[in-house]
Amino acid sequence: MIMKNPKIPEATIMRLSVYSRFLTKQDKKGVISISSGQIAEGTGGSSAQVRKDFAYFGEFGTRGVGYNVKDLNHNIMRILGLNKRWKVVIIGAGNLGSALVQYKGFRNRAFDVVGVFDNDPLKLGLYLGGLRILAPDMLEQTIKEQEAEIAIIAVPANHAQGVADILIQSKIKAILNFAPTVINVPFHIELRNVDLTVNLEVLTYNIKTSESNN
Amino acid sequence: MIMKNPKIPEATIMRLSVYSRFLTKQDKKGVISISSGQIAEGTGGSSAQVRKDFAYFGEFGTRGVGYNVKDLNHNIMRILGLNKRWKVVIIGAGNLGSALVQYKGFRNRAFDVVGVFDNDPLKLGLYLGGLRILAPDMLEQTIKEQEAEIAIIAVPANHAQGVADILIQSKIKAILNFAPTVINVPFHIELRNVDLTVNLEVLTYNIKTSESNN
DNA sequence: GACTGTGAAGCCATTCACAGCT
DNA sequence: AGCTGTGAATGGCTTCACAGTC
Repeated sequence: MIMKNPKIPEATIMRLSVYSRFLTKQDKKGVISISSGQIAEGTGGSSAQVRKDFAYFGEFGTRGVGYNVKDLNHNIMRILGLNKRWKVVIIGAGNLGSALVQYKGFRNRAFDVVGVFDNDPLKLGLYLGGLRILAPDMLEQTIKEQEAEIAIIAVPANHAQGVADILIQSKIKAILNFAPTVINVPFHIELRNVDLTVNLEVLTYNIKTSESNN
Repeated sequence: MIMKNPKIPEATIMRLSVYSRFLTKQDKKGVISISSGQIAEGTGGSSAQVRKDFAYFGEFGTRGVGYNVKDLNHNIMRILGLNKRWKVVIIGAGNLGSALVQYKGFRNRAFDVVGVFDNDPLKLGLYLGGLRILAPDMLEQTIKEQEAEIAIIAVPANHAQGVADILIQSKIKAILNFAPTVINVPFHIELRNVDLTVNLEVLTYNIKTSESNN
């Protein structure tokens, strides 16, 4: 299949993920064919945007007709790398880490949690989502044995860089960081931050701004 | 104080939140004065970006010198609306909702959780983070009595729109949605989505792409 | 000399509008 | 007639480069 190579906006990748989830739902409902307008309506965008997002990667539809739901979804999932399963380790078994370990949304897509780690001796050996909580000194070995490629950091801010340093040494490929701090990793490791307070603070800014402009 | 009024990029607001957290940390460490370059280094950006972000809102520094840490942080927090405390209700006391109720990072900024709701009869009346879990039919009343302005949705995707509809009726001002689905709200309600699987899927796309371009 | 504040330039993403196909 | 695919136009954000200030 044709893979065009201009720089793809990250926003496009995020939307592809949303389109894919929507298409999976439509497919389950028995929908066979769909238009860019219907995808836009179901995912909160514009039809031109939907078509442009697809256009970066090829031609998936039929002019005058639309897209086959199954085919399109397969294509998007392949683009996103979801035609294989990914092994994930989670560091931090506090409230947030525990929630993430048990989050079913990951399994429903292509992600399997294969290790949970915490430095609290009281938690060691306890089971969480079918996994034993291990000490951080088992992290590198587990990543290598399991061939885990993605790590989720869910530890307090002051421990996040230390955890990241172990992950770097363990040759992890990507990190999803929930700790409310900036962490530094080499350029070849993919890093994304999910910042809970930043999201709330954007909301308060927007409330305040919309209330003063009226 | 002078409030300039051109459209502010949302990315700027998100960075201001990160700057503020960084400045709070520096302030606690006793740092008095700081330059845009030091802020950039501590938050992972460029010094020009830092100065431009501030410039949308006024002049907070002294040429040739830098910024006073305390003053600058106060200014940013006021811009973000964090010079008051905000009351938050959380709907969904599953793993994720429970974690959010107990998340200390919210209190450390300006957010107080004043209500937790779940439709599971087994959970009703249980305490979570010092709050009793209430049934969803108490949601509207609680929001009005407590004057809560922000809601966090942490329920399964198939219940998210129903919860949102109650929130709309309750005149909530902003919603932070963790359910993996698109929800529709009127334009005057601020909405942000935190999508856990989307973030992982951007990572898998990036891993795949960086591995095929070498 | 050091650092801020900012117009201008450059770059990137989205929207438009229409040609191309069924 | 209906819908996709896409070059061109638009709009928005970031970076540059330097004038202004201490």
